[in-house]
Amino acid sequence: MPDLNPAGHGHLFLREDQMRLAQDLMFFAYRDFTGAADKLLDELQLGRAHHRALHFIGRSPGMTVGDLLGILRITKQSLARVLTALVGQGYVQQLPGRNDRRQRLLSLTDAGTALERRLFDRQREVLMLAYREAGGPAIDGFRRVMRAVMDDQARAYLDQAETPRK
Amino acid sequence: MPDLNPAGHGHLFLREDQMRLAQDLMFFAYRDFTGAADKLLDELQLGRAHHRALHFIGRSPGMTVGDLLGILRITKQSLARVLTALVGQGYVQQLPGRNDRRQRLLSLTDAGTALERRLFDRQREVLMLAYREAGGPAIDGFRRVMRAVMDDQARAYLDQAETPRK
DNA sequence: AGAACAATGTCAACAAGACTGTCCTATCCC
DNA sequence: GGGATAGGACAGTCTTGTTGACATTGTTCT
Repeated sequence: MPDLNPAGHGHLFLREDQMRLAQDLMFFAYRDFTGAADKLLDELQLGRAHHRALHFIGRSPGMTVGDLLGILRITKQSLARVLTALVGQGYVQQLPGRNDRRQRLLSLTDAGTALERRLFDRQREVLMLAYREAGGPAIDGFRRVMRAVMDDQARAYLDQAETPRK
Repeated sequence: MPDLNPAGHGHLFLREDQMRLAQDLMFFAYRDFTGAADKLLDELQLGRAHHRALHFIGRSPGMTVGDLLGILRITKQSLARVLTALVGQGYVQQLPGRNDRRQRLLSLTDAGTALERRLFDRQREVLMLAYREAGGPAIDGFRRVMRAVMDDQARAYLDQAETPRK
């Protein structure tokens, strides 16, 4: 364990140092976690944007394009490019909404489900080792902090996504 | 202990669900944490790449260009664009190495230090609230998991960066 | 029925930030 | 002297984000 108060500057120094450490952690952990799927994505000529779309569509099948835009916080055009590719390659399907037929409800095809699983497995491998190494109690802390960093809208999404489909 | 059937039921399902939740957490927390500095960056016509460079140079003054490349894991050319801008705008200075004069040792100017602090303060605000909300014990768990997700090289960097300057 | 609004798609153009590959200079080390 | 290393520079490409304008279809309100 590093010396927590090396210069004797009191708790303000400690806090600042902790905050800078957290910046490092965010950068490296995000880089290596997302990077776990990159090799496979490259082989398939897909990018991280495609992976993100696959992930969230798989997580909430039947979501609308507008829902996905709200989650990803990108523009319609950015999403359109990605979605067009995924639909064209048979990973995602669009069905007209039952109540509102303007909507195109998004879901994964069988091929899409299979692909998402392969990508997921790469990341799961990394995470499973990390969880094992960090220990059970750490996982809860990890979740609490990560959740607290997110904005309200993202938290609301999590609350809804974690609940079994209605 | 490899998973026998990832789509099966019982506790394996719970684990899978936890893993998918972690994907969500990574995405949203990273988005909102890094996003905290975006408004200021936009005003200054800088991007996240500039912020990352400022952060790591500030963290290890006197580092070489090669060190920074190894941390960011981008190409020399990608870094050159960012570094040229930062040097040109007076945020970063390059000094020839004492031992090896081929090296250009990077450090922040006073203006660079001030800018980095302003950016840091935005993120610190977010993180401080999150830490307060998540509670003290959670912070340790957060750090453990994040660290365990990173690759060995990143961990080695952290170990060295956390130690008081040599 | 008709107007207004909403969900989505599309076109064109642009920018940031990554990439590749090649070549160059200065310096260090044997 | 010669090879390896640190760094810079040029030229072109790709992905993924951006803006703004406009089209289509469907819903809702009066």
